Amino acid sequence: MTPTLKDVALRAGVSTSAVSRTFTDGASVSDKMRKKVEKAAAELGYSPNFIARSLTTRRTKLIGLVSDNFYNPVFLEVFDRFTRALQDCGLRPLLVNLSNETDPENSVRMLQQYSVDGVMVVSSTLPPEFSKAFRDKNIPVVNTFGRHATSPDVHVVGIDNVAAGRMAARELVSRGYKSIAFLGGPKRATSTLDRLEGFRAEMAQHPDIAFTFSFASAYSFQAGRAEILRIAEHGLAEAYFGGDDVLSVGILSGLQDLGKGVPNDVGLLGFNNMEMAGWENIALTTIHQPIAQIIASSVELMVAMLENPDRYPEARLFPCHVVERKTLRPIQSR
Amino acid sequence: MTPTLKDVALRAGVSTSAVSRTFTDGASVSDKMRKKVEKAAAELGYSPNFIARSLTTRRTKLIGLVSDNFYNPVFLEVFDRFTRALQDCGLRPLLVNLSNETDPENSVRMLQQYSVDGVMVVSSTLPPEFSKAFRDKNIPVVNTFGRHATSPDVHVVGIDNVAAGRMAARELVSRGYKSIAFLGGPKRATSTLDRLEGFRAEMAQHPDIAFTFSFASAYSFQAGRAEILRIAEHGLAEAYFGGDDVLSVGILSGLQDLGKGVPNDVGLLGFNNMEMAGWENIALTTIHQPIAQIIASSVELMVAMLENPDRYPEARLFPCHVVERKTLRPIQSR
DNA sequence: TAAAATTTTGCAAACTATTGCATCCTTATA
DNA sequence: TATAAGGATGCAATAGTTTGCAAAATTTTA
Repeated sequence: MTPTLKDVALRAGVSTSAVSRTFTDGASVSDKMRKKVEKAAAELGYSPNFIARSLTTRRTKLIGLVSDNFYNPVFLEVFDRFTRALQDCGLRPLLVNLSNETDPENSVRMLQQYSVDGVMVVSSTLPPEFSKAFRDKNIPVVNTFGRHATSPDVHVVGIDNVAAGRMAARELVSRGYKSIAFLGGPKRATSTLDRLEGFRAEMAQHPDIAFTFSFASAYSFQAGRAEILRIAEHGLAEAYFGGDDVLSVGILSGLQDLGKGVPNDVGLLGFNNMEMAGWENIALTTIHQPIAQIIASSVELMVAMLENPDRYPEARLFPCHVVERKTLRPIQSR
Repeated sequence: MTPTLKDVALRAGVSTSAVSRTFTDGASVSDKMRKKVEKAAAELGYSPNFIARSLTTRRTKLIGLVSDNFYNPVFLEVFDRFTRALQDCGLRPLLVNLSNETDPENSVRMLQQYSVDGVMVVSSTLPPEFSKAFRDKNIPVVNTFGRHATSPDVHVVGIDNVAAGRMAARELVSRGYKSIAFLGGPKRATSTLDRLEGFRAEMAQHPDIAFTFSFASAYSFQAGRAEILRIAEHGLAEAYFGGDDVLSVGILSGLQDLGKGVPNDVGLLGFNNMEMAGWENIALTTIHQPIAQIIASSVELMVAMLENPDRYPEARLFPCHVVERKTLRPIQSR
């Protein structure tokens, strides 16, 4: 049905090699030949079949985009940016939803069957074995939003969660709150654990300030809300660092139900700076994670790995910053 | 690097056809042969290369998932459900972001180059030419959330927007509001136009009730907020039907700034029933669009088209229903 | 047990492209 | 103008699989 190389060659009265060469850049073809071939191709509406091409070039330009998080609003931005950035490099995202998959084997096999050139593991909750499973099959992999380790086995790009935790604590301290709590995401998420570590380290510098912590059952509105309501039974802290923004909006909602004013009765600091955090009826003060930079860097790294698959693994970490809105009281000068 | 058919054949001491056949179901292979081949394959860690296979079978099992909407929270659910449903049928979504693409040609060519088996156009705002461009190249296409026409050229699954508009008007009327407004999405979106048509038709039945309408510049929080603030300068209606939920949350926020109580001063009805509409601090009364059913049906239809590409086009429309929360006052019995 | 029917197997030709090598054609150099 | 150098072209092999056809092996039937 759709025309092939051969059809074009026939119509132009040239060899198939000639046609192939006019469609692969850097190949040696005379102007006259190119004109002739392009004319025939245009008349037939031909364009080269990437799949067949990949058989000999061993490049499909397919990139597996695997994630287990399809319900956090920041992922809208994540998917948008990833797809565009990949498209701009002539790469195509093959989407893989890991939501109810615990074993890397299946995904690895599947992506191998499609001969993807590389895979981006986009998750802050997936265990590192996932990324390693790809690397072990010699598939280039970058773990975006992954956990930074002192000696990474696998390319990681994201933020330093320990530093982010420290930043959060410092921020709350600077506002003069005298009892401060960490209300993290699920305990199994390494991102939460790392942030807690940093948070705790910073709080250790301030023995005069009461410090407590707990975990919500998920990074979700309902989990945040439920947890703050539970905590309230035993007494609230003066300020909370919420595991992420949707969790924090849940906390906000719980606080509202409890009749607590924010930021005067209780302060709240979120994490991520998702779009809705900036909505006027939410106005969450939060720590911005530089998603645009992280994703741009992730695909740059992927492109570099396609050039040189044996690249020495690195961790690319981007700094966060707090964006001031209305859920934290002003900085107190002592 | 990765083992091929030939490697397995060699190790098992059989022909490549035999190996191929043990991996394609329905093919004729003796038990003994199958055992032998499976053993060799397992030892080498072989699994068939889909790309090479597709060359002869003319089936890639790749489905283009094209959308231009990466910033509406309902699309989280949409992507999650689509990827899972496709995966369950052994199909793979190739994601295409159309956000800054106006010409179908590029997308068609690109997806043709990857020999996708079909494409799902997932959008309520894309012009119908997009879907038709695929059909014209004989690529099976279903337009999810597309516009229903009396004689569709292309398979459409979604809702009847005219009926939804009528339902919205009826709902607001039933609450006894005496001046009612339609505050739609961007005027170029056919979904908005269709809903307006239904809304207006229903309002025509109630000449005693004041009816006005206007359009926000986008389906977004800021657009909704800006529009309601603009309208307020000339006086507010008693109740609004917002183009979609995020628009409606914007309206809600604007109303709040204006010091208007909802639902007592002003009523608000949303559309979509996105997850956050149910959050306690939003509690938006809204019209639920049966996304789960729409998507399940879309991929069922796609699977059917893969069997029979010449299937006569149909429109599959699902009914909506209103979900009661806190932005509309109770039904008034006259 | 022999012939017929059926199932299993392998050969070789696809599928759509790329590419190393050899040949042919140009152009530049002396 | 003859020769060298370089660029353009085509042939044929190759990538990893499937599949129609014929041959071989097995099972059924009489």
